[in-house]
Amino acid sequence: MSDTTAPAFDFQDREPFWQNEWKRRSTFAVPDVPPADRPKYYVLEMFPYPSGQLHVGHVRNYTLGDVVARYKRARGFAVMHPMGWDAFGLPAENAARERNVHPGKWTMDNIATMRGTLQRLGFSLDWDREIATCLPEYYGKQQKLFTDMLAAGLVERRDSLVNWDPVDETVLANEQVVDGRGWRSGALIEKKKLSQWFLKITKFAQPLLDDLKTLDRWPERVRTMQERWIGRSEGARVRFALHQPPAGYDEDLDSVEVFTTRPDTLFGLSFVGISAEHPLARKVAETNPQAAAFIEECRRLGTSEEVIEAAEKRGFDTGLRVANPLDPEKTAPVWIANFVLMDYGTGAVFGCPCGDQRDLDFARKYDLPVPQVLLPAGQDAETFVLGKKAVSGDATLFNSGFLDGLDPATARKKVIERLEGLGAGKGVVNWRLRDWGISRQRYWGCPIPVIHCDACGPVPVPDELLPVILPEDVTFDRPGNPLDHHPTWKHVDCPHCGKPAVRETDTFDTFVDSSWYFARFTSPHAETPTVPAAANGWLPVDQYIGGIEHAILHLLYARFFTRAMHETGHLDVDEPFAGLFTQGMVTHESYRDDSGWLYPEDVERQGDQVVRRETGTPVQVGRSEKMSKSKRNTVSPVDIIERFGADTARWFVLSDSPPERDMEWTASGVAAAARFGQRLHRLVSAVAARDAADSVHGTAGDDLRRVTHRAIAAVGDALEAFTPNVAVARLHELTSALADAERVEGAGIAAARREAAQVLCLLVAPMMPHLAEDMMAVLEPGSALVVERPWPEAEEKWLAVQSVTIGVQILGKLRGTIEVPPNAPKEDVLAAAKNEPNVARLLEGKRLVKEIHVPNRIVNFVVAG
RNA sequence: GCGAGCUUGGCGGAAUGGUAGACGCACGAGACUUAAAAUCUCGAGUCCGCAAGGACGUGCGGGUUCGAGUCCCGCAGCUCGCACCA
Repeated sequence: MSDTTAPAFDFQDREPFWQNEWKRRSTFAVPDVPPADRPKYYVLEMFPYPSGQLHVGHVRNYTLGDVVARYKRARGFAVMHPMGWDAFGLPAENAARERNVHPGKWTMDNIATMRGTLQRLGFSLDWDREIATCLPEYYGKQQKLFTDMLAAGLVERRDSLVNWDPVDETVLANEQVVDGRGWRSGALIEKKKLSQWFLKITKFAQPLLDDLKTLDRWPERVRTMQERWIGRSEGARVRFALHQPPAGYDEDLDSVEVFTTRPDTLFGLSFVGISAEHPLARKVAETNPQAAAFIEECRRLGTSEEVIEAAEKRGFDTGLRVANPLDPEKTAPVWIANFVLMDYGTGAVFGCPCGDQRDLDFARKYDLPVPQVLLPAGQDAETFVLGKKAVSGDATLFNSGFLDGLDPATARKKVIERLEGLGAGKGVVNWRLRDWGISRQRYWGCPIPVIHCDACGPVPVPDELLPVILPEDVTFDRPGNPLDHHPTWKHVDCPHCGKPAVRETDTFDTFVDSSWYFARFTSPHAETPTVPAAANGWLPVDQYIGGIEHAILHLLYARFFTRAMHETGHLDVDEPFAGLFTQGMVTHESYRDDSGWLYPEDVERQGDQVVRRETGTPVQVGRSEKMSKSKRNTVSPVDIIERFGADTARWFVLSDSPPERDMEWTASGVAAAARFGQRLHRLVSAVAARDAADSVHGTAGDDLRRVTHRAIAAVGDALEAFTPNVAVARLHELTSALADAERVEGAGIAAARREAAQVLCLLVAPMMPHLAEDMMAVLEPGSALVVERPWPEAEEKWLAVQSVTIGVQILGKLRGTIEVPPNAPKEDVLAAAKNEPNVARLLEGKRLVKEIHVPNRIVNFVVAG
């Protein structure tokens, strides 16, 4: 760019300048305990994994948070707005294996790079609170939380079948298995028996469910997803004794326990279905090769997507029979069924075809009896025949002995009473939620602070020996856990008896790290995990912002952890996040030609066509979709900042789309944002140069003052409503009004222009903070920084309008508009409306039935004839 | 299958039950310029009309209302989540 077209705002120079000013003044620092003189506001964005580069999704996320933080700050809140790094995890180990770089170095280098980008974006963060979960100052405190939870009975060690990811060579939580595959590796998951640590999240199942109702500033769908994930269902456990059990079927194997939500239909028993992994199924397989083959087949197909897709119900008759506990004369067969899950309920179901579609399909397929026990409302017991559809909706019990004539809800209670009396079952609440297995056979994570002693068993590492530091000298030359291979690290003396013992070499699931960081931010340097006065003062987070992908796992774990920390005395709140906002993705068009996918910077628009920059050859444009490396439809924030500046990037991501929706990244949108910033700076600079600072108000400025004060109100409303796109639109309007006012002359216009310019500085500041400071410095040299000024107040006087334009409708159709003074008397407005030429013309010869007048809004004439 | 959400110009989107399409992008015309860029001004839902004006118009079909993008009922399409949950 030549000198003659030099930009009004030189972001290369000025943005770092203002960032330095804020830093020099510690503008964004807040004390550990919130100050008493102001209300507190805690804004938090989900902290990033240090993958190497910030991506535009981060820019959107953190810009949204920064707008909230800066706005609330200007509104007089003490704003906590911290940033940190979710720094443990697999990619660092993969980098170590692939590139021979230590995970710690790789991670810290990435953090340095990404921190630089965040700082270059000018976010109002308290950098003194920065934490990285991979540093002992953080994970050591996490170890303390763990040993406290262990002491409080919130942790358990269990042998359990775990989801084993054969590629990553680690255990995964149920939540991390997606369609039978590892969420990260995509490998088919195997079942393996290991001794594992579990956090007893199920202990809090009821409060975690109940308190969802209190989270009224969370998106409905997130609450629904959590509710379903927790999965409370009321029913009964019923024990079916084997009818004439064969020899060897004793102790636990002489009966089958099922879970059912429909004990009322027990007289409709057709079969008992057990999982292929059920102990009884294994027992049968010992002597029955066909059963063994069927089980093997189920296991092979068990979790793959195709099976769920096809959903074919298949079974194998074991030849065993069970007696109905309510009527021991009646027996039913036991089938191994591929649709019965071992890890839900008891791994066994009782089949009642009459009341359950799946059971009906199964019974029909294998020609099992279909006892009819549910009579749909309006049907006659004599004539009712069950077709292909199981009974649903209103019904009463029949053919069910003592339950005949009852509705299902009443019958359930009666059956449970009877079963409990017989000792054959009891009413229970069953949860879908499992305890949280947190052991991972990984190096780059927080060591689990336990020592295993042959004599004493697992011994928690005592406080004075914490933190257990991750050794640095490890090798990645073979699969499995490097901690396990380390020559010396794991060999220690038992803290109890002093005999040689070994350390636990498993590390925590990284979701543990992110389950309490919001609390640590309130006292990031404390010797204890939290300082209760700080944590209780700042928590809950008032506004949490992040992607929807964490709707279940992270948010549920964090809610659990907060309760567990409450129980162990580290804080006394239960819900960590009072307000949750899930922002949409950033998308981009994709481009390809014969050579493959092309990066956005390799193509350019020529008229209606998109062509390859180097060759001018046409390029196919794909729909806008989530940015991905494979489609090369990515944009680098660093690149954007270098070319257009931080404020342009910030303004653009806020401009068009409402934040909860996906937004499309476009080059023209970025250019427009850059243009607006320059235009605004030019306008304000022109005001500073032309209009004297001591100008006085006068009537020539009234119109502009009205626009200015309405903008103050509208931008405030938009930011309160979390719709920065609307705030942006209002700011465009005020800017255009100021531009129009350049042509106005007369007493007072200068003062009005100065006021508008000043207000523009204050109102754009949450979005474009550097530009705002720079404009203010030009407009009012030597005065307070924008960031130290309060949000402007709209004056009522200027919100009132001089005249209002009222639409005049006839039968609800707009026929004209009239200008009247605000709050004009009804008679005057109606008279003016009737005088409007077009309205008068259309009213002629019509009979007026009704006149509707909504003050300052609309007039509607209802006519006939 | 269950659940949540979405559907408004060429595009992103705005709109406490009250003048649909604010604001921006793209587009067109003009000004400035030797020219281009930048900047500025103006225009624009569709159709009919020179115009005044009119008809139609927020996925589709109904309803409530003086008045519906907005509320209610039904349907379709798309997106996301869960999914053999007993």
